[in-house]
Amino acid sequence: MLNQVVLIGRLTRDPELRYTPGNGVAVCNFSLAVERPFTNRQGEREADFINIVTWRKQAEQCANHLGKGRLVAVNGRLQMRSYETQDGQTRRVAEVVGESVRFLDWPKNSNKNSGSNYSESGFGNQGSSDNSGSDQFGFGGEEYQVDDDDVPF
Amino acid sequence: MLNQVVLIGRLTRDPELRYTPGNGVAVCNFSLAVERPFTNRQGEREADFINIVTWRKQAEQCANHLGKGRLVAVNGRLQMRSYETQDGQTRRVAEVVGESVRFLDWPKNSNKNSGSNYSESGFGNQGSSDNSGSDQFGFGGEEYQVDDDDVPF
Amino acid sequence: MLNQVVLIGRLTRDPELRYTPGNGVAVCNFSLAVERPFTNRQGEREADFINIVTWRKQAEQCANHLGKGRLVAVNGRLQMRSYETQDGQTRRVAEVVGESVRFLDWPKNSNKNSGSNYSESGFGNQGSSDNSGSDQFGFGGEEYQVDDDDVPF
Amino acid sequence: MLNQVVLIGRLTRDPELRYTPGNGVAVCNFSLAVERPFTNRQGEREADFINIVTWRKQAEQCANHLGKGRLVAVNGRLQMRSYETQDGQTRRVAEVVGESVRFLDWPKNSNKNSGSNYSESGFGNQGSSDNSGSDQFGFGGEEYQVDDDDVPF
DNA sequence: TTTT
DNA sequence: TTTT
Repeated sequence: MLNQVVLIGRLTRDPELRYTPGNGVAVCNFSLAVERPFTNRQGEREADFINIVTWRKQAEQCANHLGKGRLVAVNGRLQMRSYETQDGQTRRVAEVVGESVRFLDWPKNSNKNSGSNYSESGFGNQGSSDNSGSDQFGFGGEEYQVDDDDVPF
Repeated sequence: MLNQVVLIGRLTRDPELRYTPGNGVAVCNFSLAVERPFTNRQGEREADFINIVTWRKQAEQCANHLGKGRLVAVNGRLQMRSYETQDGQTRRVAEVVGESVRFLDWPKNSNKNSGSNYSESGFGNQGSSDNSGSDQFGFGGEEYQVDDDDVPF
Repeated sequence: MLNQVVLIGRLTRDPELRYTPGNGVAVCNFSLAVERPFTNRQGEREADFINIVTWRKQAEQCANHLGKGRLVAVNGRLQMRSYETQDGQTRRVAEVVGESVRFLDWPKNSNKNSGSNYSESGFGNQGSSDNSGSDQFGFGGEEYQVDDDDVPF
Repeated sequence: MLNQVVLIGRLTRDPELRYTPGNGVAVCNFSLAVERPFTNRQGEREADFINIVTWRKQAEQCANHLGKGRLVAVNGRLQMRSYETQDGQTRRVAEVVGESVRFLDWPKNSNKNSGSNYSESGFGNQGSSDNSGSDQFGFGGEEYQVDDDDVPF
């Protein structure tokens, strides 16, 4: 009935832009490293790596202007999406459908967001997708162990 | 850096209460059916099934007072948790760590939330966990197909 | 840049439905009692009384289906609106512009939400507005003018 | 029952740090300019000016590290606070009680957040408060009294 | 001025 | 696999 998510984090890689085969609707996927609000037992600050998907005009804006390391705020809803593995299994993956993505910093390298050479950024995106199969999204689940190390703060 | 989630939905089954092996910290898991804000191409309203985990006193309150079908509001943060499958693979599963869980309706069957016979409710929870291994949490991902049917509204 | 609010609370009175003078856009105002997550020094649970405004179709749905005491979830954005007092001062008042309003309970009195006799419910709302000048909004406001310029998007 | 706010915006002036008279609890007030997600009829992007209050350690961190123009994300709850005007009227003002405040940029002027000369930054804050009576909060407020009874939990 |  |  209500499903609201707000995240602030950094892109773990360049965004990927694709189009739906039928209607050619733009869809952009990226992963966000969102730091946890506490440190673990070793005093390290961990992060959650959360998949974001945006659609249409916003998808293209993200693909054109964002890159690995950029800081963004995303608000949207949390969704579980099903898909088939190569061997025919059904898997479910969590992702945040980004209704809005705000850019919170600007790249040091100023050839981004210049409005002129997006193709370069586009190349970067496609290049990066060579070694970034969706399998690295890495959500899955068989066994579920309750552990003291999972206790927060 | 910021990670805020608010969900309203109904429990898809009775909550499961466990304790961490070391410190005996209470942890409660349940799954929430959260209806999407639109209908699909067949005019049906789909839902996302989202795993919730709560800790300590709140875990026990949920286990004692909630049951399948109950309506709750959860606010917390979205987390990706890793675990090992039986064959040694690492899987990651999304879950919302519930900082607060508000009860938004009361069961028709008034023997819940009576403050007297929680043990009965406790039995129900334990009984339900017999045939509900954690493997049913089951979100995972290898392949990622872009599809027109995934385009929202 | 980002402005997200989620509230759950009860209507402190029946909603008020009006229309903008120029374009006749429906606008519905009500006030929500939102309990604080803690008790005060006297052990009492206080509430914040927060003004909500919704527009268009949602405004009419709220006016038709809601009444004093009803439990709702509102998500929207926090806005400061200016208005003139009778003696010409400018005042600013906070309100939440409700993008969505979910109904979380149903009235005991089942003649609401029956889908058949909304006109009756409508009468009730209008009747209640007779003695409910906007001054009762309790934020030091005097007159609450509905204006076409306030209609969002 | 539930009251969650997330804002991203820029400080409209330096934060003000004070201490409650009884227990000496630190409290920091500032105002955030939060841009609206649309432009008005004249094509201008307006902003809402929203009062933020934080307590204890976070209050001091804000006072030490933040200044006018800085970009922050605030999450907290929306609260209506009463106060007395000089002529004895009761006024109510909206403010967001910031549970967490994340700093989203760093000042160009690098003598902030250096960890060494916070006293200078402190002077700046006090100096700025000379000409920043609370009346500029723009909600018709006259005097803003810090009170021990307002300290949360 | 306020809801359950 | 799923809630109303």
